[in-house]
Amino acid sequence: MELLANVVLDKPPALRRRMNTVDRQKQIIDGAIQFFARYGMDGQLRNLTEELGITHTLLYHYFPTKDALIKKVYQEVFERRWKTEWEDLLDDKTLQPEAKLNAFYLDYSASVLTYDFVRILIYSGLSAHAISDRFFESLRSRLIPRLIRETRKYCQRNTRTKPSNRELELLMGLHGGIFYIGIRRWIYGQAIYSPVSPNTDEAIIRDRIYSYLLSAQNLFTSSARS
Amino acid sequence: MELLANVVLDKPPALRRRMNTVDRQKQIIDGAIQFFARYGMDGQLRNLTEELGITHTLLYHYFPTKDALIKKVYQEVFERRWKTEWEDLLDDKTLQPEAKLNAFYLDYSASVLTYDFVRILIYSGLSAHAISDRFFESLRSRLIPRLIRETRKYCQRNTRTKPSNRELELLMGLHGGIFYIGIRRWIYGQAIYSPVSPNTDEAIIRDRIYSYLLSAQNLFTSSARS
DNA sequence: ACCATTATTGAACTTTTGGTCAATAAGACC
DNA sequence: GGTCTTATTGACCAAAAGTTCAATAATGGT
Repeated sequence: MELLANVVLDKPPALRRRMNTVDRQKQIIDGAIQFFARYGMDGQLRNLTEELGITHTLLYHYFPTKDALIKKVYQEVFERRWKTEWEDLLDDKTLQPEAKLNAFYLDYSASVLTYDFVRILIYSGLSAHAISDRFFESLRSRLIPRLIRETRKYCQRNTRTKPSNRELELLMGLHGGIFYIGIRRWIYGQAIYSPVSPNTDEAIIRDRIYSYLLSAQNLFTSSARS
Repeated sequence: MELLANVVLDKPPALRRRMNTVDRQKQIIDGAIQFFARYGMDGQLRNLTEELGITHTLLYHYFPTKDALIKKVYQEVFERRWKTEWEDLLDDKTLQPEAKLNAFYLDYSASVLTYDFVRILIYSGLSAHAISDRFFESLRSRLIPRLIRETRKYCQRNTRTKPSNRELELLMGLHGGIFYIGIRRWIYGQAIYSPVSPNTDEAIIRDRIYSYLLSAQNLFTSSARS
């Protein structure tokens, strides 16, 4: 009877018993990421462990407290997800600005516009800024300046002066518009109007970047308006 | 001693006792909106009522259950916040498309880019789409078509054919970029790079709309690229 | 085959938290 | 001032949820 139920239910048969420490820990962390991404950090340990096919007490064998587990989840999601290649890519001297921005945002989107990243970032923002702050700090200090620089190169402007608020805001318009794709998809649960295939955001992002550069050129070159 | 504590603490002296029904109810709802916006719907009633200076049991005199209170909060925040003037404004024949979009998004932002709206919308999206769906449905059926129509007028294109996904996505880029201002401010707790004064988003939004229309014109007119 | 290690569990504890209810007292009306 | 209504409260309840711990049983090494 129980065997039958196991077959009928969705989850894999759960060949539990005595997994080795590092595998079990990894399984717990992966499960916790998915779980907390879905239910928020208020999700109950008993539900998480049920999904994993273990007792909730086993969790305390691997993590001293719920907060420790949550901290680990944050670490895994935020710190491990940052790619240093992004900076290298934006510094690549063989690429034109538009191609560079395209390449960057395509890769960035693939990493960041995921279920667990978007939701955990938002959950953490809602509860305490301190956690996600380091991610944003990297964004602000390592990526934004390079994106502005490339934008200026595209517009054939001086790349050494300090970015104006107006330039920054135009960039944030692009950046936010792209991140909003993730919000629509993973928070609102809405469909994205993909012009090409249902699963690629590539064309959308290319259009946005083109649009961004066009505006930058128009707003920030000699004959700029008001 | 208790009197002294009352004076020293932050909250107002709380001249509680026997408020009339409708005032108390309003006070509770207003407090609940702020409270749930801050802590999410998992916030504890005892904390809410403490902020209000009443016992948590009194809440049950006004609302049969926590869910009933939450439902009321949603109603208040989502349904009451929708302005039918938005549609009228976008249909106004005396205004030019760019002026219309500016006027609309300026007013829309003032209503929507607020602490409680942004946070409660996001909280509700994270937990269950059904709640915020009605708001988005209004957006999709009443506002988006009008915004597309005005965009096309600006580009001097036929306004009667069905919007393409590409057009919709370009608009969502603008829309999302604007909403992202609220996310940065009320969820991430970040500053906005306002070009003019610290407190107005007006200039930012105007730039974005200008940028959007420029791109639309460039992408969707006779000599459009690829 | 046995043993030692330790992954895993069941039972129990404590705090939190939504919810109930009878008792109290503020204010309105006479 | 007395009385009636009902807003307000304190005590209590039950379920939920984080945490502890002693007991159990897989597994790897000998």
